[in-house]
Amino acid sequence: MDPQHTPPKRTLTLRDVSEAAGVSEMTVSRVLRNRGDVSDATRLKVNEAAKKLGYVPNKIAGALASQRVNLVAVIIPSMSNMVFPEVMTSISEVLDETPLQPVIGVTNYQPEKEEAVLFEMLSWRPSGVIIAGLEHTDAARAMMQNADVPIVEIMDLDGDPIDAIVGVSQRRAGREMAEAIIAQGYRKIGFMGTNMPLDHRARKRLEGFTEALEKAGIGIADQEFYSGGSALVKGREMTETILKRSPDLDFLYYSNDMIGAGGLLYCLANGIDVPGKVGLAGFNGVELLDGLPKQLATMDAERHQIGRIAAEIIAARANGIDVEQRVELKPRLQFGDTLRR
Amino acid sequence: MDPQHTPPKRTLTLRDVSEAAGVSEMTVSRVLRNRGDVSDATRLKVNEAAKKLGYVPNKIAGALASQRVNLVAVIIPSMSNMVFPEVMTSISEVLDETPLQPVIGVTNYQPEKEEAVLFEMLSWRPSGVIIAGLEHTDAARAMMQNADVPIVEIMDLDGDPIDAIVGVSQRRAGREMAEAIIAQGYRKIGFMGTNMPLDHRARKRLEGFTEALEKAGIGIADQEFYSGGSALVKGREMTETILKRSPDLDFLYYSNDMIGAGGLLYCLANGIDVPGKVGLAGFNGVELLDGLPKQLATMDAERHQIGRIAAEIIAARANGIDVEQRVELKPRLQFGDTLRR
DNA sequence: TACAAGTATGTTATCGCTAACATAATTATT
DNA sequence: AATAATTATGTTAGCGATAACATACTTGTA
Repeated sequence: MDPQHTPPKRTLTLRDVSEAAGVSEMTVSRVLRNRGDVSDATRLKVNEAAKKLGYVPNKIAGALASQRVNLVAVIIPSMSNMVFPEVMTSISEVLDETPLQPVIGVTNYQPEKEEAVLFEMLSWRPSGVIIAGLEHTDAARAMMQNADVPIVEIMDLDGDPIDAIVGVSQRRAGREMAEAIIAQGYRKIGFMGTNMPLDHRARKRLEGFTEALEKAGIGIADQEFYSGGSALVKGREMTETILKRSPDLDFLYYSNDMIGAGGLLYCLANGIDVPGKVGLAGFNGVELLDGLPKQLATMDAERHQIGRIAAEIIAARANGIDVEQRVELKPRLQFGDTLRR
Repeated sequence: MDPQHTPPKRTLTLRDVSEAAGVSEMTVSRVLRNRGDVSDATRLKVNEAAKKLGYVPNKIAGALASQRVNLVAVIIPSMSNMVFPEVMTSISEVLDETPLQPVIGVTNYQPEKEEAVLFEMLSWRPSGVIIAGLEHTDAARAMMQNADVPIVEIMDLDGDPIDAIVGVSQRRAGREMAEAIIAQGYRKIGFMGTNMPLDHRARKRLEGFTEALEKAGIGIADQEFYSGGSALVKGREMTETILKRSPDLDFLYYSNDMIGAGGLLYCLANGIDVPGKVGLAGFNGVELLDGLPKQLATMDAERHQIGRIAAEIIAARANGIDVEQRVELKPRLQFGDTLRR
C-alpha cells in the first residue's frame, strides 16, 4: 500500500482546485458546471488544474447547497424476472439523454421492503420516483404524496394512481386473452401460475381471465401453482401434472411466458398436437420465445414502452413541463403457433 | 392540485420535528438514528412527532455532516444479459443484512460510459465500488485508485486488480472446456460467439480455448459471430449456417448458454444426433438450461458466489475489517447431455 | 449530605458546495 | 471621454444534518 509515498490523502475540495488555479472557489464551481460567464483563459486554467489533481466534485455538498439532485428512484419487485431489467433498460436509455440518473431499489415483492426502500430513497431527495405497481402500504403512499416530486407508477393500470401512471390494464389483458381463447372454440381450460399472492399484476390478470370465462358460462377446469425454482422446469412439470390429472383439457393458460415455454417444450417432446389437441398461451412476450421451435401465443405487456414513457414523464417534469398523467398502453395479442385461428 | 388546501409545503427538517416534540434538534437526530442515550419518554415523544409530521430525514445533509454514505456503487455492463441481474441479486441479498445500499450503474460495454458512470457515482462518495471486469480507461483507473474506498473488481481474474478482486479466470475456463472436449475425442471444433470486441471476458475465454486447442495441435475449424437480436434465435441460425458450411464439424462451442440453447434446439429439431454426431457446450450455467429437453454442457461461472463475496468484502471493509484481496473461484464443468464422456 | 459517576440533553462549529448579491474589468455607445 | 451595458470574478450566507464538547440532571455511595 502507498508505494508512491503519497501524502496522507485528504480528499480534494473545490478549494484545492481554486488554489491550484489561482481563482476563487466560485469560479471553479462555475467552470465545472458550465454555468455563467467565465473567460476562456480561466476556464482552461481551471480545467487543467482539476484534471491534474484528479478532482472529483462532491455531489453531496452540491446537492445540499443547490437543493437539486439528479437521481431518479426506480423501485421494482425483482431482478430475476426479466421483465424488470427490460423496463430498466428503457428507462436508462431515456435518462441517458438527460442529466438524470436512475437508482434502482428492489423489493422482492414485499410491501414492507418496498416501504423501507422508498423511505431510504426519498431521504436522498430524488428528482422523481418510478415505482412498479399500484399497491403500497399506507405509509408508503403517504410518503409519496408528501414528497413533492413526480411519482410514476408503472406496469399496472387497475387502481388509483398517486400521481402519474403508465401501464397496461392487467385485468383487461386477462380478459382479452380469455375472449380470444373462447372465440377459437376452446372450452376446457387449465391455468398455471405462480403462487405469489403479492404479485398483484398476475392476480389481476387471472381475475380478468376468470371473469371473461364466466361471462361465457365456463370456468377454469383445472389449475396448478408453483413457487421458486426454474420457471422452465416448473412449466414442464406442472403441464405434465395437469394433463395427467385432467386429460380432457383443450387449452392451457400460463401466467408467464417462461412456464409457458416449459409447457410447450413438454408438449412437443411428448408428441402432443399443439394447437390441435391443446392450445397454449402465456403472457409477456419475452425475447426468448422467438427462438423456440413453435411460437407461443402471448400478450406483449409493452415493457419497453412503459419504461420509456415513464422516464419521459419524469424528465419532462424535472424541466417544469407538465405532461399527461395517465398513459394506457394496449397489450398486443400474438397468436403465434399455439393458439389456432 | 392542492385540494386539501395544504400550506405551501416547505419540506420538513429536523427543526420542525424538534419544535413539535419540544426538544433540541440534536436529540431528535439521536432518536432517529438510535445513537447515544435518550430517555424513553423523549424517545417516544420524538418518534410520535416524526411520524405525525411524516418526516423523512435528509440524507444529503446527514452525509455531508457525518462524512458517511451508506451507498455502494455497482457498475455492470448490461442488464439484458441475465448474468448481471443475477450477480446483483446476490449483492443485494448480502447488503440487505447491513446498512449499505447498492446503487447500480450500467455501461453498455462502453469504456467511456463506464468512466462517466464511475465519475458520477464517486461524486456521491460511496462506501465502496463493485465493478465488472478489469479493463478500464486510464482515467477510470486513476479515479478508483484515488477514491480511498474499497474497490472490488468482479467476474474476471486475468489481469492486475486495483484493489480487491473476485472472479473466475476466463482464460482458464476456456482452456478447461477445450481440454474436456479434446479428451472426449472431438477434433473438428466450431466456435460461435458475440461480435463484441469490448466483452473482454468472452474474448479471454476464446483465447484460453484456442490456446488449449493449439497445444493439442488443433485449431478452430470454423466460426461464426453475431450481434444484437434474440440470442436463442441467433444460436439457431448460426448453427444452421456453420453446419451447412462445415458439415464435418463434430463439436460446437458457444460463448454463452443462450446461443448454445438455440443451437441445441436446432439440432434436436433437425434430428442431429447430440452428442453422437456433434457435441455442444456453452458457458454460464443459466437457469434456463435446466428446462431444455437435453442438458447443455456448460461451465458455471459462479455468479452468485461472486456477488456474495464481493458484497461481503465491501461490508467487511466498511467496518474496518480487512479481508482477502483476491478470491479465485473455479468454474465448474457440467457435462450435461451434450458432451459425451 | 456531599461528591463522583453516569445519564440525558443542549450548543457550537463545521461538512463542501452553490445562490444571490456585490464588485471589478472590459467593451459598447453617444 | 464619460457613462451605460456587458462580462468576469469575488464575497457572504446558508443548505440540513452531525461530531464534539459542554452542561444539567439523576442516582449511588461513603
